[in-house]
Amino acid sequence: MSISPIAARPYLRDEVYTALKVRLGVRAAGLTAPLRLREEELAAELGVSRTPVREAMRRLEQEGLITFRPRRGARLMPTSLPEYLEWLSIREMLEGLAAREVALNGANDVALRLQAVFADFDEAGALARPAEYAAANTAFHALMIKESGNALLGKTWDSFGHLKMAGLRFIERLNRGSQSFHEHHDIIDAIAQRDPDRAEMLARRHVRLLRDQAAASLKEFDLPGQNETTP
Amino acid sequence: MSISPIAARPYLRDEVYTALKVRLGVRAAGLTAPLRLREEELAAELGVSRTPVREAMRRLEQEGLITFRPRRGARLMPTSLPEYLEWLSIREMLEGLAAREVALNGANDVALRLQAVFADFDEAGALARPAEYAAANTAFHALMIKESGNALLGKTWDSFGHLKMAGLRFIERLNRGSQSFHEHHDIIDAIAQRDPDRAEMLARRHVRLLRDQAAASLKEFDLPGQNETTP
DNA sequence: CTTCTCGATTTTGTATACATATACAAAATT
DNA sequence: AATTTTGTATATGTATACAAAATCGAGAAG
Repeated sequence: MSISPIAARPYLRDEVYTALKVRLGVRAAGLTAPLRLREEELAAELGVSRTPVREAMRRLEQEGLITFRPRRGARLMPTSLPEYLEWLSIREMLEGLAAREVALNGANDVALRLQAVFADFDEAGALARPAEYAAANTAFHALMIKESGNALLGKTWDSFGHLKMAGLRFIERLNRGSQSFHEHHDIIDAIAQRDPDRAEMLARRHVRLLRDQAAASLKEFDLPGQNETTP
Repeated sequence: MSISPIAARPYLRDEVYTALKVRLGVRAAGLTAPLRLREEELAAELGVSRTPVREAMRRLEQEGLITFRPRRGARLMPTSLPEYLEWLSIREMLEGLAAREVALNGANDVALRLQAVFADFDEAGALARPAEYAAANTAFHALMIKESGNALLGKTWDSFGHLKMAGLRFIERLNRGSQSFHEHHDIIDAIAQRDPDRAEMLARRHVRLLRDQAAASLKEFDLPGQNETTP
């Protein structure tokens, strides 16, 4: 396995954490079998000692990206669609909460700022430039979470980073850009009108529709199985 | 020939994690100012080296119990009521999801098992033995989360351990045992009837009422302020 | 009396060393 | 020949060592 070394900067453990998260997160999405991770190997490739690698790995373990078996080291598990669906269930609730809070307590210009995220797109554009639209999509949801004013919600959200990444793979297949476009618009509308119930309902439906389609594709394609649980 | 095995040695980092979580969790609830934590001091008190202490601290950081400032070590922050309210907002959503899922997919006997948790209590008992009732309460919610079938939900739930602990302090004041008693009963009822919408609604309301009362007490008592964010 | 500066001390961040458990394979036993 | 045993290699878990940054206090300056 080859991952390029990182540039030595302020705190190695944080650099290592970020580096591993990105590299391993990407790799997990394309994985079919668990991949063993050797501390020394990772340390050598990143050009650091085992200590910061281990500390970074603890965090990744906590986030669920890797699994530890005592004395046998860490394994990078393939991200399963079932697990991704679990995440979407949770995400439905969290985004519902965020939308509600933004509608209730958001700054005056919050609807405008949300709209600005999609300024470069019309309905056709959302379909024509799926990669860019996906990025805007991510930005939209991140902004919602941030503007909710619930700092703990933001932290919780961030800790699911690897699952968000895993999602990209599945979402690409679904290509529901057009529907998504209207749904976002409706959510922003409800927020502009300061209607928390409606904002929550729409935000939840938005995620639920995505989940339903992802779940449907579970039957169509036969995708990687269950994850191991940390013992 | 059979000689009994010597005590199987667990992993220090896990022992340290548990020990610190309990000790610090308790202390955080009574704290008014940040408490500096020295690695060597903790290591010495627990009789281990700094390494497992550091690894345990990474996990506690991830869970939000302690905050790190680069080169300045860890600090245990007082758990603020505002942060606890944020948690209750999130918890409302997570419990709502759990109740929905249990009503939808729970095992046949799940309502009975939930009821069994409160078997020792009637309405008067809930008021008369608040400590025991609080324990049953915790068990009830944990069982719901577990029975939801969403493993990721369980993990997420567990990672908020310190906030749950912090809650005890506030909840003691509220003493809403009697209302709580009926609310639990209604939730179980909705689950027994396999009514996911109603189960979710009731579970959410249950938490929201608690939150409302906690929020009200924020104005009454003047409680510790905001938490620092991890930089 | 307060504030600022500078150096000694403390403490963290990282690297390395050592102990012990697991993995793998060859040899021995049945 | 199949299975068990045992030896060796390898990787993890923990402890220790060392370097660099932050803290603390004494003394000088205002």
